[in-house]
Amino acid sequence: MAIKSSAPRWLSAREMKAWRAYIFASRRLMDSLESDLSEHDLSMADYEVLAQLSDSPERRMRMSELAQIAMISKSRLSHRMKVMEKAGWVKREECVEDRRGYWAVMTEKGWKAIVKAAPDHVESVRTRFLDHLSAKDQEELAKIFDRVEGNLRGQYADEN
Amino acid sequence: MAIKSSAPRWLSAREMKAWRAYIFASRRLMDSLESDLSEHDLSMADYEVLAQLSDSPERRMRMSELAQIAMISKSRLSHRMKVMEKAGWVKREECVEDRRGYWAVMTEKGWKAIVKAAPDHVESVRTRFLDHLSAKDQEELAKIFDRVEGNLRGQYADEN
DNA sequence: GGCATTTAGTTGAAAGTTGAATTAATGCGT
DNA sequence: ACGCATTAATTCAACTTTCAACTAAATGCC
Repeated sequence: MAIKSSAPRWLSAREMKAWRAYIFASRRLMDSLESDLSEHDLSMADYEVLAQLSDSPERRMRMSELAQIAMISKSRLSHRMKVMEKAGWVKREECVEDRRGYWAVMTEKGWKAIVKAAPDHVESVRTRFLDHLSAKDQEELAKIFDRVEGNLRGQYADEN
Repeated sequence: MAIKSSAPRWLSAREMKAWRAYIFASRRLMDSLESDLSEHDLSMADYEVLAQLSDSPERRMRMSELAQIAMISKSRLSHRMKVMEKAGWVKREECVEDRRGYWAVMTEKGWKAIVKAAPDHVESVRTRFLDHLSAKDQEELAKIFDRVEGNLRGQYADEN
């Protein structure tokens, strides 16, 4: 895909430090958030799915849109939905307007589950991450990662 | 584990912005790095394993140490080693000093594989991430994430 | 209307990951 | 030197994710 350029531009010490700090902290951070969330029998991905559903109108969303917004593949969402359906947190309803489609609908039980998990998760995000950032840090982080994501969005054609 | 505190401290707008920017950009970033690396038939985790091996003395490391430094479970490393061994990139050698143990040893072929992959991976880290950060951004990021990791290391007992 | 193409979503098999159980060797205390 | 707890590493079974193939409905086009 990319044309191989001649001499690789290796990372400077400064770049290396930034990259390694970011990647190692992030892996550890994600691991601990996952582990915290697992006490509610949720993965981060499942949480994201439920969270997105929970603040959609009617707590329902089309499968494809949900997959896209939760940044998981359609196939993965299908499989997870099957599991979460078994757990009674969501159900699927046929879509009248487009009969190929389905609505992913959050149940009352699912709502209760996320309402229960959310405060702990937020607390976890705090104690693991946010509480260690100053207000200025937070602003800089937001700026930096918004920029990074903007660029990625441009570079990386969304296929799903 | 944690004692449930009374009222959840929800995220302020600033905190929310930082958190969401970070998490969404990170997911996209990791996806694109993985996807770039996959052209060399490597995942980030496998790359990390090989990279760590490649700059150990003799290009060999004990399984447990390798697992720890690459931040994957021993079980997972065992499985990956089996696959990478089949690919001819590594082999395992019995350890004389401690006969419960094994050395993970990088082969010449493995060395060639990572030497080939590294420039592309570095380029990928650049174009996806580092090139969009100013020198100052890089320094701040390093500082922030070093701090975050330090705290995590303290909080989260390493079990593996 | 009729035919090709695209889109929504699911499925099944293969590959990857996890966590607990297992095997075997080491080390420590008395 | 004995027994017991610990450590190194693998294995098994359950679960999750991916990838490609599939079904069925919608759309576009002439």
